[in-house]
Amino acid sequence: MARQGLTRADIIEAAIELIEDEGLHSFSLRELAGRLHIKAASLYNHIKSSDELHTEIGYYAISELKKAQMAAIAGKERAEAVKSLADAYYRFGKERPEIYKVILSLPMVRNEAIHTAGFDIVDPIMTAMAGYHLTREQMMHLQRVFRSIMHGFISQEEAGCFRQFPVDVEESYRMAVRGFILLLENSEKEARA
Amino acid sequence: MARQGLTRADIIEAAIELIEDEGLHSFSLRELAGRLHIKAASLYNHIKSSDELHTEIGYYAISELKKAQMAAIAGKERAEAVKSLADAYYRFGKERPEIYKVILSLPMVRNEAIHTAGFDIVDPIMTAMAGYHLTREQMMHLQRVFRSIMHGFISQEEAGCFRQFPVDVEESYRMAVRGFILLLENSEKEARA
DNA sequence: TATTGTGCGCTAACGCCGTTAGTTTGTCAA
DNA sequence: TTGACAAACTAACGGCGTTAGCGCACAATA
Repeated sequence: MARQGLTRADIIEAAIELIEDEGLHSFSLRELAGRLHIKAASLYNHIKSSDELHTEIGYYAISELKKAQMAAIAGKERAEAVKSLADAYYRFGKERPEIYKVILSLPMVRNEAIHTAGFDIVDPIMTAMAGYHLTREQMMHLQRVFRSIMHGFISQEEAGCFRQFPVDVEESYRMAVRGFILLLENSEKEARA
Repeated sequence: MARQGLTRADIIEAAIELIEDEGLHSFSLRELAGRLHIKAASLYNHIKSSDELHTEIGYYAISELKKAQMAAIAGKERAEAVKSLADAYYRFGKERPEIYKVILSLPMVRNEAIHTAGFDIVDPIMTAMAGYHLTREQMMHLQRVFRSIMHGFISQEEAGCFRQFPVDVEESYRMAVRGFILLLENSEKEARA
């Protein structure tokens, strides 16, 4: 095969494309290599392992999500900001489910670099809540609650766990967000007291 | 190898044990066979495929979770019932993380049998909410919200996503549950109106 | 322009994985 | 006692990630 001077960036890009096209579950180094018209073993000239590539794609996914979220909350405050943020999150999960799954499958535990990238996830939420009169500690707890609701909802819908009942999923989603905003308001009252 | 008359139930039981011991991620038919002192191919005398075994373990996991939940809400009402239910859910996720992961990894989409087993998950939640004056439709939405919060929280904690801040995870959990109860009370007011 | 060194892509192979086909063999019932 | 069934076996296939070692194309240098 004529040499084509592939770079590490080319490989990461192709991997993202492959995941978006075929799904994370059927991703393999051999398939990725096939798309690039090289053999699987040749990938190792650019990456250390499948895991490392996976982490790299994780960086990309997190930065994309953060970008969408920051754009969503720009110029907004309080409930409006939180709703927009949630919508951006929800839309990302629905529109790019495979990339979203990459974020979920990141092993936060061991990888310190990914761990700090986690702040990219936290950042927009903290910003959106800034308009509420909350203590810093309350915000730390509340961002966890927000992420739990969003992640839980998206992944259960994606897994098909919402099909028991024929009621509208978007309506359930709105209730979930409303619940979080109620909690924000309630926490604000507590902080004032 | 001397014949030992293994049954399908023996194999499922051993698989559950193996998953609880070694983790879902490192589960394999060859390892399972090893534990039973047979060859991997011999497993196929009892099961149709790895997927089918996986589904079978899923039934077990769901029934275990339901059992814990039903016990938790017995004789309780309203907020007390919901809190107990949440605690049982949370405890299950923390105490049996690998078995909990089996539930999460079930492909609800295709398998109709598992789909109906999903009602085992819904059932305790609906029961716990029975004391609130809600419409049936509200309850269908609210059980989705409850499951989203619980699943989201457990899986993010398990994945190590809550380590950015040094605040107590249990406290975050209590806030999440409080948020859901606020939503229940708020929905009740709406239903009365 | 000729030479040399770097690094990209190759082949071959290893040890895993799930799975199938075909075979032996123990056990229980007729 | 014999026959049938079922439980276990061996051997093999194609997939996976990964490693070692080779050769060739290209770029920089003399």
